[in-house]
Amino acid sequence: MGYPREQSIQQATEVFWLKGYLGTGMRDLQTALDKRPGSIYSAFGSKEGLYLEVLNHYTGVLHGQIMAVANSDTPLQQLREFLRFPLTVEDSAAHKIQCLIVKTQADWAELPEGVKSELQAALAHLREAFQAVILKARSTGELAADIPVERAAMWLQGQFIAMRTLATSVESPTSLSWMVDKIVSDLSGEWAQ
Amino acid sequence: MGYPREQSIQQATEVFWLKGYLGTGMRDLQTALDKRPGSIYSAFGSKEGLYLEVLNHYTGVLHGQIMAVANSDTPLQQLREFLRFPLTVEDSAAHKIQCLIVKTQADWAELPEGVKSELQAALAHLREAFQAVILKARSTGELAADIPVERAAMWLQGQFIAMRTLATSVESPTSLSWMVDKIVSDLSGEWAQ
DNA sequence: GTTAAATTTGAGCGATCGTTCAAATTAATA
DNA sequence: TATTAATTTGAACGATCGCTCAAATTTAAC
Repeated sequence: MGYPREQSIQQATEVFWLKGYLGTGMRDLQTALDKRPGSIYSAFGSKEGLYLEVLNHYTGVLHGQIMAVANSDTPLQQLREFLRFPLTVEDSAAHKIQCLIVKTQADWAELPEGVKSELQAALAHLREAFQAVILKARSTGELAADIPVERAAMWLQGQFIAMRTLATSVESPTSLSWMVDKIVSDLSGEWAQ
Repeated sequence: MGYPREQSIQQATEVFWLKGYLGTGMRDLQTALDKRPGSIYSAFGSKEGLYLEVLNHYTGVLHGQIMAVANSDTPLQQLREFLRFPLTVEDSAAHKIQCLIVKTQADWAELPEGVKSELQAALAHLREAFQAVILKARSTGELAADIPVERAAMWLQGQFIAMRTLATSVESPTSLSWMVDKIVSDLSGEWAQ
């Protein structure tokens, strides 16, 4: 293999995150990576192959961030900061507010089969990290012992998606800070049955 | 003007809902409407023009559904059914679970300017309907008098998005029924500050 | 310094994109 | 029924799509 893949993957992430899977053309990627088509194809095989590496890298970073929350001594406190972070990005990076996985998921019917299955796997992988957060918060006593772990993890993932989606459609994302507090508060709320 | 637009808009809605704005080609639409390109262009002007009519129609229907909830005597009760409905669609219509507006929003950077502004307007319009639900529930006493109306409306829209997004990535959407109960429960929960 | 292998280049392939418009068809008018 | 106006048709346009591959260049080995 030739040139450093890591840098290309980061540059490709920028493009896919901004334009989506369908909206990104090979020529966009050629420009962003400053590589000719043959180079990209020899390194990544196809647009799909490059995207899969981008998705994998992205998911790994996000998973790491959530696991850092889970491994903290005060997971609920750290969860607040984790949830608040995307609200503080500058306007020029507004496209980074929305989760890349959710964004790609929106093009579902038109995605290659390999991308579909990896998206599902990525969502499940991140849900495991959210579950680790719930478990840790339960063990530190920040959450009650009887919280339904799997439901809470899925719910938390839903709140993560909701916040990021709303934040992309609002003039000033910072004005959604109150939602972080509500999420953490509702986590200790009712979980009937 | 020529043939009935209403039917074409409904058929186009199906396609855009399944394939997204970028993923839908004029040839997909020609097939779905059983019309040749010239007919579609004479009736709707462009792909964007047709999509805008689809979006407008879709938003109107959804807005009507939410306002029906707001105008009910037991809005929170009706809200439950409204939120639960997308979880019950058969597999063949799975693409209808996700909100068409949110789905299109995901392609943001690549959308024509006219579509972008109409999407923003549609989200704001639906938020008004959610706000009407909050206000009515407050007036019937189902919600406390001190609930922050605008925040609750935005939050409710976020929960709507979260549920529909999660439901599209889960094997059995019905298994998310508990989330409806949690949403209604959290609506009466803490709204600090 | 020579040779061989690995990598990059970029013109260009066939397919598809949104769109156009002269010609054919249908509907309306007298 | 003849004439005109409104509508629909569908071949085709230029642009762009993901991708290929022979040739040029760079790197590695001796």
